[in-house]
Order: sequence, then structure tokens, then C-alpha cells
Amino acid sequence: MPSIQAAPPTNRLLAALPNQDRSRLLNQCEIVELAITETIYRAGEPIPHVYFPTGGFVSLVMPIDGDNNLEVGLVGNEGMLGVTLILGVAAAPFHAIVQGAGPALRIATDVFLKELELSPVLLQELKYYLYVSISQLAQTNACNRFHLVEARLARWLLMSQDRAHTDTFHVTHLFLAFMLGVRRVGITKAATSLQKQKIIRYRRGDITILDRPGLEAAACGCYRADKATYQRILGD
Amino acid sequence: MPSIQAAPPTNRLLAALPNQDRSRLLNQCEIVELAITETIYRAGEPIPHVYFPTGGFVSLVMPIDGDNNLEVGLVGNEGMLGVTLILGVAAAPFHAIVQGAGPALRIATDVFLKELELSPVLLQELKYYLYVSISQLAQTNACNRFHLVEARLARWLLMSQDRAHTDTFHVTHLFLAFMLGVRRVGITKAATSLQKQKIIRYRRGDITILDRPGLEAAACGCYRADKATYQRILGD
DNA sequence: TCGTCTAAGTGCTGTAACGCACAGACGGCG
DNA sequence: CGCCGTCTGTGCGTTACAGCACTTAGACGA
Repeated sequence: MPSIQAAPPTNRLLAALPNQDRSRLLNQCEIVELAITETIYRAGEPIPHVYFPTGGFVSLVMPIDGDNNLEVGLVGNEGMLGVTLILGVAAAPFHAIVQGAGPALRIATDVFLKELELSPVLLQELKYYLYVSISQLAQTNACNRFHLVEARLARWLLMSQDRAHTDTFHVTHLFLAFMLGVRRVGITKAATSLQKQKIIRYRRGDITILDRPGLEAAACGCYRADKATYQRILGD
Repeated sequence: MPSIQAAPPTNRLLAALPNQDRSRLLNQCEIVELAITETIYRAGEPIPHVYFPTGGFVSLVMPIDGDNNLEVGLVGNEGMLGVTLILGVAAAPFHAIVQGAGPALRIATDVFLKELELSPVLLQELKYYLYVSISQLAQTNACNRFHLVEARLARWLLMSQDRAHTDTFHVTHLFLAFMLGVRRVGITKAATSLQKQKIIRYRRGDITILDRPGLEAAACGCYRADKATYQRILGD
């Protein structure tokens, strides 16, 4: 494992499979590099491939009223893109937009569906993952309603750090505003506050997390709640 | 208490099944009366029965921070309670609280799971329903973020009317505030505005819808979007 | 070296919604 | 009948965020 820094070269869903199922699935995969801002799925359109991110991570974005967007989920090496295929629907429910560059394993949809039939363990695991995703969707819903921008920003940074496996990543205030459904200035205010507390440092789109415990304290409980749900359903 | 004389005696999911599957399922069902404010599931706790409402309807409520709650879904005779069981998880993801009194068909969880294995058509239909529920969860998320209380109240009234199958139902401002995650006074303002436009009339908890087209105009596009999604995935 | 671009900071005003307090209004019940 | 609890209406100050405009600061290429 030629790991640079902390980035594990694996996807957690795949890692949990029995050896035989995993190697059969891996044989069908190709490694692709996710490019930042790349749109992988568009809401309502067919899903051509599923992805198991290993290094990159991807936002799930719900469009509304034509001109607004809201991030409703984040997928990294703990999850997969296209899990709703197990429900027998070809169309993606949301946009999927690459948020952090990095590798992913990719499989064509029809091949994936055949593999699902061959591996009950894989199917059950993905059902669990879908359940976790549903719970987190509802958690995010309530979070957006009740929590302040600063706490939500802190939560977003924690989730991104978990998926980026690095302390520094590139994301502008404008893009964060887009993701969290607030104005850019709202992000500027919240980020400035976090910076004054020496929790983060940023410079022209490069954000560095300086004080992870401080960030966890600044975030709302939703971050811990999400992790707990994942652990409860998918933990080993 | 609203009368349910207009309620069709059927559940749409069950109605769509082939005769043989439906009658086998119905044989295992018992008819129960859902009482208003009754809690059917608590988030995180096991699901003892699944329900197919025929006349009553039920709110799905996400608890957050211990003292707040947010409605994330509404289930009437177009859906079912406990659909996440098809993912192999015993625990309910949200609270389920009866919103409109009326009958429902009920089956014990273990019996239901056995029926699922016997009826692939039932399973596929519930997968579709779960997909629709996920889409609506995201829709509600974005709606809560971007739309004003009055539009969201209008949407809620439309959804409730669809599920109550009557123009009048009982719900106080306080309860609406609880459901929509706003203060009671916010509901009072929005409801007063709708009443001044002669779209609704209410009196001590009894709300009557006077002008359904007007209500649809006052609601945000999320109402239509939800219906379109249901129709696209589950329509005949 | 200079113009241009993009990211970020600042200041202003407007408004949706909150928190609270209190007043009327109706209905059930002793 | 009168009391009380529930439901609704209203007002006032506060907060969080929106919308808009403008400035500052690096980055970069001609």
C-alpha cells in the first residue's frame, strides 16, 4: 500500500465484502480519476456507471425552482454513488458533483446489477448503506432548518475532511455558499469567525483545518449523529 | 374530528398488486383505527407492524437536539409505514405520528417479511415507493430551506387534503408550527393571510379548504414536483 | 510593469422569522 | 352560570440572513 499521508486506497464498502465477492467485483471495475466540479449524474437522468470512491469525494445536490440548489449528501470512500439502483430505478434522484479530486472505482450499471444478483452480501451491505443515507438525508434536513451557518459550515468541513483524508482542500466561499444554500457573504462571516478562533486557516480557496477538536466543538451535533448512524448500521 | 366518509377504502400500493398477491396479503392483515396524535414508531426503535393506511394519515418526524422536531414526510393511502424494513433494518428511522384519524391495514413485521419473499411484485413496488420517499425527502429539504412559511403551509394543506380525502380536518396552529418547524405565530400569520384570500377558513383547529386551485397557486412548486415524482415512478 | 481576474472583506438596507408577552374568544365542565 | 383551558390574534424588540454594491488582495499572463 503506497499510501501518501493518510489516504487509504480502499473503499470501506468494498473492504467489508468477503474476499471472493470483492475480487470478483474488483475484476469488473476500472479505476477513474474524479475531476473537481465534474458532474457525474444529473437528477432524473439515467445512471450509466456506479462509483466506489477511494480518494475523491462527491456532493449530492438537489435542484429546486430551476435556479437554486442544495447539497443533501456527501459521498466519499465510506459510500458509493448510484446506490438507488438497488431499488430498480434507472434515474438518479439528485445531481452528483465532484467536490474533491481523487480516484474511484467504476462499474457499468448493467455489470453492477449482475454482480448484485451474484452477491447477496453486497446487496445487503448496500441496503444498509441506503438506510444510512436516508437517515442522513433527514438529519441534514433538520440541521438546515435549526442550526446556524457557522455550525453547519463546521459540520461540512468535518465531513469533507473525513472524505478527503487530508487537512487541506480547495474550496471557495462561493462554492460553499452554493452547497449550503446561503449567500457567499454568510460563508465569509462564518469562516472569518472560525479563523479568528484559530480553528481553520484559509487563503484564496485553500482551507486548512488547524484544530480538529475545536471544529467538532463548533459543529452542530449532526456530525456526531451521522457518524453514529453509520457505525450502528454498517459498523463491524 | 373529520369524517372519513369520502375516504376510498383502499390503499393505492395494495390496489396495484395482482389479485393473487393482494388477497394473500389482505388475509394476513387486520384493520385498525389510527387515533390522532398516536405515536406508531419511535426513531431508532424496532418496527413491530407495518401499516397500509386506507383512511388515516401519518407524519414522519425527525427529532433533533432533543427538543426540536421536524416533519420530513407524510404517509396516507398512497403509501405505507415501515417501508425501510425492505432494507433489512429493524429500527424505524423517524418517529411516526398519526395526523389524521382513520383506518389502516396492519401486518406484523415477521409476517410482512415472509410475504415479501413470496411476492416479487410487492417487493418491487415497495422499492419504487422507497425511491419516491427518498426523492420527496430531498425535495422537502430544499423546500424548507428556500420557501416561505405561507407557501409551505399551503403545500402542507394540499398534501393533507390529498391524504385525508376531505375538505375539512382538525389541526391547530400549534401543531402545524411543530410540524413545519416554525413558531406558532408564523403559522397564525400565514393562515390569516390565506384566510383573507378566501382560500381557507378555520376556527379553533378546524381547517376548511375553500379554494383548492387558489391553494395550489399559493403553494410552492414542491407540491407538484412531489406528485410528478410519484406518478413517474409508481404511476400506472 | 501593468491590466485583468478571481477570492475575499466590508458596509448598508431590507425582511423572514424568532422570543416573548398579553389580550380576546370560544368551549367544556363543575 | 362562571371558571378555566385551549385556540387564536397582535404588538414589539431582536436576530440571522438576503440582496446589492463596492473595495482590497493576491495570481497570472501579456
